[in-house]
Amino acid sequence: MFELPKSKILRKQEFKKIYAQGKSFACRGIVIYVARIENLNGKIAFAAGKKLGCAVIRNRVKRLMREAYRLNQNKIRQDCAIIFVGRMALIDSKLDLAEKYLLEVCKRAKILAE
RNA sequence: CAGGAAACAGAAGCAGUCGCGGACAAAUUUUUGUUCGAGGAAAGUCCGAACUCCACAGAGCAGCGUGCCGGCUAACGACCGGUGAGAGUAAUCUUGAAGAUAGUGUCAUAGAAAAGGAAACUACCGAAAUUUUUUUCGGCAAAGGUGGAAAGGUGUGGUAAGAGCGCACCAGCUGUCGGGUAAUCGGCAGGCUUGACAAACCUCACGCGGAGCAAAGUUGAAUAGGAAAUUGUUGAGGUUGCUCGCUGACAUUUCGGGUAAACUGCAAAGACUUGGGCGGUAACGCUUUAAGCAAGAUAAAUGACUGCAAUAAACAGAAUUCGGCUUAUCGGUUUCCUGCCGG
Repeated sequence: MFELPKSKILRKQEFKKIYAQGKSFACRGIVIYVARIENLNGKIAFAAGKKLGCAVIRNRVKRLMREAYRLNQNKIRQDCAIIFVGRMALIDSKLDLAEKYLLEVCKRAKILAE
């Protein structure tokens, strides 16, 4: 139950809708945009802006967030679409810290499963 | 032992658990298995090409690039060899190195004078005047002073004092002879001499059409766009900046849809890589003799954790593909040079 196939990742056109309609929540490591839109619920995406640094760093941040989501997805509700955006604090952190940030920000957004 | 330079190869592996992308196969409609899965710079986008479209690409002017000579290459501003210049005791290293006698221009401040051969502040020499002091006229450019640079340099003769004024050597220029494919080098002769800047304009030689894979093509829902023919306006837009030339907007008629997306381009294949043989000082070429090439996404795959001999590290992530250059950086190996100590 730890799989994360590609079909769950958002497409290019769908990003704008989430950014426009979603609500944002933040903590030290991660910002999330949450929206409830038909056909897109349950889908997720990971992003890292150019502020963070070069391509290697942005790749690493996205991989960290994806791994953290993959291991904890059963704790998160599947009836909404989420975009995870990495922040500076995530650059030097290991996996356990990334998981901590992810659960913290999800708790603030109240999308943790009961 | 310390420091410096150059070259070479590498940039992590194995096991377990979870996970991702492509291909193939099975099963069958969603799984299972096998296999492959970032770099030396993938980066910067600084050059050169392939490929695609625009007249398969045209003319003139403008503009841009290159700039010792020869070679090499698909091509190049890259690379190799040589020459000159510069640095160094040397090994060796560096080098944007055409033309200043085609012309125009610039050379601040200082200095008497900063560009055709001119000029004279102090000084030196001669003459005249004058009571010593000094003044005027003439000669000179050796010495001083200014400057990044003062109109060849050093020595000697010469002279009232001086001066290429004469001579010797050196540097440069012109001519000529010889070596070299050439840049250029060496010898001889001549008259004595011509500042620097072309990374100022410019001159000369050679080269350059433009846009780029978000190119371009195919299939294809709606709103609609496209193709062909004819006549006319003298004419939209495009083709590099301009002028030509080319193309043909719009109107009418006829045919009849082609935007979002998807697929192709796009990855097992070619200017390929390594080794052998042959040619060449080398860059490189020939040979087919041997071996090897298998990433291909589109919010974008190659990751996480644990363990194993070290703490696995630095710079850093493919996006149409090649040849170079530049920049970033980890730990090694080899060779050469320098310094110190010992023999």
